[in-house]
Amino acid sequence: MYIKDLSLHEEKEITLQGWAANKRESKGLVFIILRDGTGLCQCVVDANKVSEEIFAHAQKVSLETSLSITGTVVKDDRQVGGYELQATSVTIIGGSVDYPIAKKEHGVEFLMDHRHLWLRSQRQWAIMKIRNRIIYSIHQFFQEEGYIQMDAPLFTANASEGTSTLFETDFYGEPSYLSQSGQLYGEAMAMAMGKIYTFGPTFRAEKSKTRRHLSEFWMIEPEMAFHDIFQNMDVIEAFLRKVVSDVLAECKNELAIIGRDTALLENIVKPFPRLTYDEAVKIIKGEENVNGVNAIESLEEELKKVVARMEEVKAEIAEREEKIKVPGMKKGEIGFNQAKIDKLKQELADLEEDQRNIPGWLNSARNFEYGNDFGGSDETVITRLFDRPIMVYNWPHEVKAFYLKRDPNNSHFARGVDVLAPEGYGEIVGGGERETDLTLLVDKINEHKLPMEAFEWYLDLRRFGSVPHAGFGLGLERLVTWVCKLPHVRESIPFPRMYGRLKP
RNA sequence: UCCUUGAUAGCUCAGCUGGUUAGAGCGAGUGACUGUUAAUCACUAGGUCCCUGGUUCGAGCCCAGGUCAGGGAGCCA
Repeated sequence: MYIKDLSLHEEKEITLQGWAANKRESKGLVFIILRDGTGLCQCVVDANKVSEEIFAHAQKVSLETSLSITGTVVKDDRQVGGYELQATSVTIIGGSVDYPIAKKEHGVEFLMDHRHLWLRSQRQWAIMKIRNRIIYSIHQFFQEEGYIQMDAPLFTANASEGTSTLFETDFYGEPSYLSQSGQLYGEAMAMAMGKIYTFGPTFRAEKSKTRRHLSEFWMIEPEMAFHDIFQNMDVIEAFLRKVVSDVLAECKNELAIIGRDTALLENIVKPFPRLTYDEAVKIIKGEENVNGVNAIESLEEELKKVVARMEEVKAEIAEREEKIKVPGMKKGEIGFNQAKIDKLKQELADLEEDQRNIPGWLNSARNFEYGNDFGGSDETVITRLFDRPIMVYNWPHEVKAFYLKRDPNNSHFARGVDVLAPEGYGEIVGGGERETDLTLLVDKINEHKLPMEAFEWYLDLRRFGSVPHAGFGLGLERLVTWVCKLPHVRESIPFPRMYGRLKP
């Protein structure tokens, strides 16, 4: 019997099994908030209605004690799930002494050190449910569209794109690398099956310490034969629309728990703006406006807002600190103010962080050099102006991967496309149409100083029945992070692996 | 690798210009209270002030080096 099904058993006696998420006590009454992975339910143990022994068990329950509770399901609109259980019996399964995660705010380091327990908390539960829904919808979309799921190897012989640093490992005495992308293998599989997608872990050994990087993350990489870049963009758009719409429809409760304002997510039904690199650069540099808003000016305003808010927060902290000092205030009220002050100080620290960062971003946007790839801050600058994902395509070929097709209309450009999520989240998808011209491809491999013999099999794909084809890679965690509007990718995966974080 | 901020009780933090015995809230323990929603109230316990060295009559505070962590750049999904 699961908490999510309580509504089907009103006024009946049932048994729930789970963990105590919270407990409150008063004389003769114990309230246990039971958590079973499907929801929360308040269980009331009344001394007048159960034996002394059972009541004693209930009193002994501490945070995260596992237990089974039998009782009658009663409708009660005041409660979390709308129902509560009038207990007739309580059995402790496993005790829990000094559970480390208290019912209050904790710092990131502490929470990350206790990730194995942190996952039990409601917010993390909701995020993982949304992650699960996203994964489900991804498979559903591709399966319904006739894609075959195939997997690329994780051990690879070389740094395939030659760009980022990879994790080196030992493969029976030979050096090998953990895969940074299944892309090239995806192309081979698409030539066999038509349309395929891979879904697996990917590894990058960059020592990145930012809110958007992980060392190990999950990537979805579709590859389609007989698709050009524009059809590719159509697929990306339909795909993201389906996934986000499904989350909106199926995860209302979870989105509410994490406090996600879904207004901007609803815009997913509108067409995604498609900008060329040239257009995007003009917007970043402030030479062109978006709906009358200038990127540079809007960021300057943001900085002013940050400073103004800092003053407000400082004033409120000072005011509350004065209030606490005045004698005669009730203990509860002091505690309330203290908690508020703690929260405000955290906000102030975040604002100070913004105050330090924004000028650098402004500088980088103003002095953006045409021909360069976008940096993290440039993505932030441009996506702030849009209310839905945007697609930027036709990039200077020098800054993109060697396998991207040169634009037939202008050989300066490669037919790559990046999808940038709104609300400052930046790149969630990178893809494009693949080069089919054997000569150009060989030139590119030489230009990037990649070992030709490692790519012979890849070149075979052009030698034997080459066709136009395209695909993309979607970073699952970045998608989850944006959909949930998380402050950092590390909360989007059960056990994040990142620079300096290997345990738990 | 570089820039930047930080490390004080189990947790979140305060600690003035270097000055006596380092504080608060939460949590924990004990007690009171019959419907609580981070319950409330009273009491109790709880400290290697990150490490090493230096300056000083005196260092949580100043200086040097290190360790770890947060944020950012580069790189990327």
